[in-house]
Amino acid sequence: MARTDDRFRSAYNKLLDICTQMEVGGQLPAEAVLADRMEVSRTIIRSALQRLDTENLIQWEGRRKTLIKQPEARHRLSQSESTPTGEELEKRFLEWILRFDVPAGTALNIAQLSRQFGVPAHSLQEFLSGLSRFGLVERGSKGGWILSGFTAEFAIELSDFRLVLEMNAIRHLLSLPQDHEIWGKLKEVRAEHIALRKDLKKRYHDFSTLDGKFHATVNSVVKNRFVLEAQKLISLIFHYHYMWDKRDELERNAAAIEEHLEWIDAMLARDMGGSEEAALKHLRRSKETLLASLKNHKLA
Amino acid sequence: MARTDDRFRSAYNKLLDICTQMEVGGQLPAEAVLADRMEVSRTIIRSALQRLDTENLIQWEGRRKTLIKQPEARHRLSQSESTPTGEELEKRFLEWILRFDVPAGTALNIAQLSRQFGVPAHSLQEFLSGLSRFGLVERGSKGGWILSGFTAEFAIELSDFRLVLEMNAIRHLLSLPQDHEIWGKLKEVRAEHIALRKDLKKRYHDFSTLDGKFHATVNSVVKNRFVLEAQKLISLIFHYHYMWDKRDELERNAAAIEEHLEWIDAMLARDMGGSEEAALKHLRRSKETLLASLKNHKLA
DNA sequence: CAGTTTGTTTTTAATAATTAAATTCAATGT
DNA sequence: ACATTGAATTTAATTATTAAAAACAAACTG
Repeated sequence: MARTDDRFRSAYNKLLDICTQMEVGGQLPAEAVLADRMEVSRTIIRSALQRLDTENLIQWEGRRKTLIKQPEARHRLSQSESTPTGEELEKRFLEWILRFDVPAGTALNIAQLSRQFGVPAHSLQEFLSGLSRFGLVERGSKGGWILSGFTAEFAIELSDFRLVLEMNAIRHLLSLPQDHEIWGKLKEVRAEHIALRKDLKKRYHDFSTLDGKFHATVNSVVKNRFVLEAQKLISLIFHYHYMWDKRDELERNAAAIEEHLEWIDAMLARDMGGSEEAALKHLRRSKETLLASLKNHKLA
Repeated sequence: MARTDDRFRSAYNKLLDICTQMEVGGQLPAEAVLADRMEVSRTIIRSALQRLDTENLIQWEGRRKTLIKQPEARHRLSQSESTPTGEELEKRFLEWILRFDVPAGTALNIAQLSRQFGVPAHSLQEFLSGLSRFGLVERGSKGGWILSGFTAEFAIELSDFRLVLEMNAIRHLLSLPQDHEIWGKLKEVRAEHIALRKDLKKRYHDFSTLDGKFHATVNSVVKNRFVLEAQKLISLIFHYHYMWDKRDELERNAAAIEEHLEWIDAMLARDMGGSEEAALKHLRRSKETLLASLKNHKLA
């Protein structure tokens, strides 16, 4: 019970490594030095030393920590595999919602989900609490969580929000000087589009990634934590939809490549009006596609 | 230990109320009916009935629940005061940061803060997790929370983000038809500005609220959960800064009123260029004021 | 006997207890 | 005098426990 001793185990094993690189009879460094080196507290070092002592690997008297014999493989402590990171959880959660088309209003069962995703219930709660800022989930009146999206409304508002952010990015981008790195990046992305277009019939699956890269490039000129955070959610959702909506994939991607190229060329020509127009055209179509895919999913 | 029985206590007291309105010898309604009426589960009703039975207030045999005698004041259970709501917590937390000028990089002590704010440590964690989406706090590498704003950088990015959102709101607003309610609202806010200007020397403190109202009105035309959520944070922070930065308050507010009026008039005249220009002017000055107030605070 | 109402069991979720780890401070040895 | 250790205190992650909800089955009533 109580918290895991993962930290202790990892430190103990590292300490074994240090012992292996020493001669029998040598002295281990001071507690504080060890603690500093492996980035844990002295408390943890002391417990590890104690254990080394009871295992008769070292003799510990005051500040003398003498190595008695080399540790063997059997002395190593097994480590529990690490829990998925926050980003990993985010991905899996969105995947679950989008792929299995969980309807809006579904009550989320913390215990069950935490088992399903293999994370402690606690961190799942924290995660949901974060998502509630984006209105994807809500707290129920008497405890519990309710999935309030992914509805058509959510998709519309997300797309509109994306439109606002990207239009802003364009205005920023076009005001940048000739020698800014963005122009080189844009030309690079343009080349990738053309390469993909040539070979589209074989590689049309690759467009999803390229689409993400293009939008990320455009938005990279806006250095703003709020925009960035929003962008992360947006690109995740659009990315997954590209991945799973298989209807007319080739045609859709071919059209999107043309739209991207038109947009890129307008930007490279420093044509503000043209860029905005091309962007608007692409983003509107993107929104329609997202909505259509939602409706299609619902009917299936 | 384990969860509180607040729910039970409140239900039991309500049940006493129901008993008081009955005659001795009368029958209480069915469990499910009671549960439904006071919006709790039947489980809780049954425990309450059991307690009424052992207190000899009712006689409970199967579906007969006969009132034996009227409950007295001493039968009521004391209730623990309710914990502050999420919004309350948000306000108090921001107030704490801004008012006491907590420096960026401060390690937040969950236990201490939860005592200070009088909320369970658990809900504080959830709250912080939500804020981390906005980059105001961050998880430390080995557990714990770190306050990563409120820095000048944060203020700049927040202001820039605000600029993007409000410019978008203006474009929306100006495309609305003549008979939309927004025009009436704008005229109303305009009148309030003029009234305040006339009496500014006495009432200049009231500007903070009016400023919030004006910006909320402009943004109300954008129906988008992401924008709304961001707006909530933005207005909170700007609101508190107006409240606490007392330097040149009268002059600042007088200038801001003029800027607002210029902006409002341009919008009422359906003048897109003028509106954008006026908005830009006001928002830029607002940003400078926020930054200056931060620097001033730092030196103090 | 059909539909309530109650009794019981199972599941879920909130909180307190528990323990690992970090931090702090005093004491000790070199 | 300084570095190092020993012990005590504080903090935070997780589990165990309990309240509440939900689901199910039996029993009663008209």
